[in-house]
Amino acid sequence: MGATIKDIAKIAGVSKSTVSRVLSNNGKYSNQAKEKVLKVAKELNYQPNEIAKAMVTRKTGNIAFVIYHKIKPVITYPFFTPIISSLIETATNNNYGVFVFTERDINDPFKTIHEKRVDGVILASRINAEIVEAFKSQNIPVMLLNPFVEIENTSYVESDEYSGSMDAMQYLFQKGHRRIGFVQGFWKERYINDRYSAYKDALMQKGIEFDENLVIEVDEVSMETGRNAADAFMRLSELPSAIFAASDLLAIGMMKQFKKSGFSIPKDIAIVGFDDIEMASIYEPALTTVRVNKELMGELAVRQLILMMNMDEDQSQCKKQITLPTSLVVRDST
Amino acid sequence: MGATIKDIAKIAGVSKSTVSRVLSNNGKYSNQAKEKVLKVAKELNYQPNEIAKAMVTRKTGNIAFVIYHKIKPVITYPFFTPIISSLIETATNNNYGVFVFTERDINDPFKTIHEKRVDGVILASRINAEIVEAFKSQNIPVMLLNPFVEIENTSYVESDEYSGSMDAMQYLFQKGHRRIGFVQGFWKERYINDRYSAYKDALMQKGIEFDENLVIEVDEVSMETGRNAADAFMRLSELPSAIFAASDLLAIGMMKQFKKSGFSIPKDIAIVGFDDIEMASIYEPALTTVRVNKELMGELAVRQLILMMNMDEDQSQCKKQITLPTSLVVRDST
DNA sequence: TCGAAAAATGGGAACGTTCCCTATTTAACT
DNA sequence: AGTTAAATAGGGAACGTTCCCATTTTTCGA
Repeated sequence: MGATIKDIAKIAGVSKSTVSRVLSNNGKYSNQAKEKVLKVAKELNYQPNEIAKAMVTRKTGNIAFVIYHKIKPVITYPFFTPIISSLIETATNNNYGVFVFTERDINDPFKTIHEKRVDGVILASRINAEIVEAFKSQNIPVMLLNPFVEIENTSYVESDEYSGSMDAMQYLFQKGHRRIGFVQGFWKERYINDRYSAYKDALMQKGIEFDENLVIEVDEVSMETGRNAADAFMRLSELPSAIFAASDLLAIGMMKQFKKSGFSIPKDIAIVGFDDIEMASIYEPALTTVRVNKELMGELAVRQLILMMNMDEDQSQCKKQITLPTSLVVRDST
Repeated sequence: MGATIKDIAKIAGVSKSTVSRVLSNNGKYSNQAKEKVLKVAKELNYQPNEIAKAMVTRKTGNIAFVIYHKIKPVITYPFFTPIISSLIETATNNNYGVFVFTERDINDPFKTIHEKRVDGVILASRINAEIVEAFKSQNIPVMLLNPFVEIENTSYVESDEYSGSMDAMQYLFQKGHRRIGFVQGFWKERYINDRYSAYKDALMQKGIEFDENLVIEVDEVSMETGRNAADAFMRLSELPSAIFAASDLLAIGMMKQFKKSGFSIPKDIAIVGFDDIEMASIYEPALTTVRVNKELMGELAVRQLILMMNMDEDQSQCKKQITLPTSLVVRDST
């Protein structure tokens, strides 16, 4: 099979300690030894065995990304696709491997992850305190990504949903809209619900009375439920002049349904989404939406986790809670 | 830290051999020993160390997926997203972890993968004989997914692009089209180019003369190059009545550009795509396209690889070359 | 040229498993 | 009860590294 340090040592006529020192550039060795070892290593096409290394250093060089989410195949979910992509890219560039787990694929993510002996985990969405504690108690650094609930004393990266939603609402006001609807999924599961709060606060600040008939809750975020939401709005005696959908998938589903029912967007009804998924710019009319920097979220999550993994013990020292700014992208749906 | 077999052995009052036998259910042991061991293991919240296991069994339980492709962040590339998703799902369900590598992220995928000591690899797209041989010579089972070139004596899963393309052409003929354009990317890199062959063969069979003005090559597959292709068609003295785009991204880019230039689809020009990416059904008009079963491709690739990994030595015994059927999905663009 | 300090090297334990081989216990049959 | 076979248990090497510690070699100043 593959050559080992022992093979190199034998051929180069030095001890395996010396070979190890040369190859990992750790400790003292003579130039002569270095040359011999590197030459032989090259000849034998030596590839270090990360498994053996992991055995003694107790670092595998792998991390896990777990999405605790109801949605089906999560990698194809348009909000997560770019996050996972940038996450893997950043990790790979730093010599880390990434395991992606989704709640539904696995009976007990904790068990599986623990067996794989990852050096750290990134947990997304619908996490809770017990899950986080399970990892922390095993001394596995935890980084949260867009957590639905607040967990104290834990690093996270999220986006500023409140201010993004405020921007969306201000923009609609500026366009002259007063009667504005709101749609969102995952109602009860979110302890933090900045999008909804911002919607209500914006109305209040503008002195517009909150009308609960204009607020629709769907139990899943998809284009299908977006269509249903549009139907619900069309059943009202009077349609709102604009709708703020707290997710692009809902927004696009709604646009489809409104168009199908003969309404024109944005003439008859204006739609604003949230997330800025890829489809938002491709669909016609292109969707005005609040852009979340998904690529940066993935990247920062990995960077911060790497920081935490490298400072063994006392990770609390480098706790970091990042809230990324969002930006309103104005397109054709408003 | 975590409890080990040795800890269990000490507390249960048996040898670590016995503990190992009980936990891995391999070899003989008494009921009494079993009970004691399992009880202690539970008490200590024992989690097996897969790293140590990998060290001795020489199986890591991990596989690598490598896309040799020009395109940028490959996980977000709509053709690959569902493939990677189903690949990871299938692997996870079979207790395998998946590392995803893309050519551009990594200087030398072979080196990295080899260091990670995966049990097998799935290689996609623009592979070549040397790459495949590099893995095979290290006794790492190789499974190809949608390979651009033919590699002898190697298992693969692909889709029947020739017959899918034929179906598309037949359908256009049936709709009365005679003057049909063709667009594709990655021209020179494909040794196998069934889509283009089918286009030409279909014309010939129908007795329509091949007109190379109606064939456009783009050097990258994206909506942007699709737009360019549409522009190129519009510069012709006479527009074809239909265009077969060998990729949905190109098709959608073209539709966008045609619409922007005031043409109506399918009234002024009909468009057929290939792949059936998610956007194909969402964009309006919804795209008629040749559906490739991407989910099944990912699943079968993993299943076959697992088969190969489990039969140590003599993998040639279970070589399998799978060509999945495609199906024409008729929507609104034709 | 000698001695001490510095530099380089080597030996071997450790990481947590598995698995082979040997030793012990138990069972079974005369 | 005695012999043998079968069942169970234990000891220890091995997997390929790293890293500590002891030993050897080199360097350099007096």
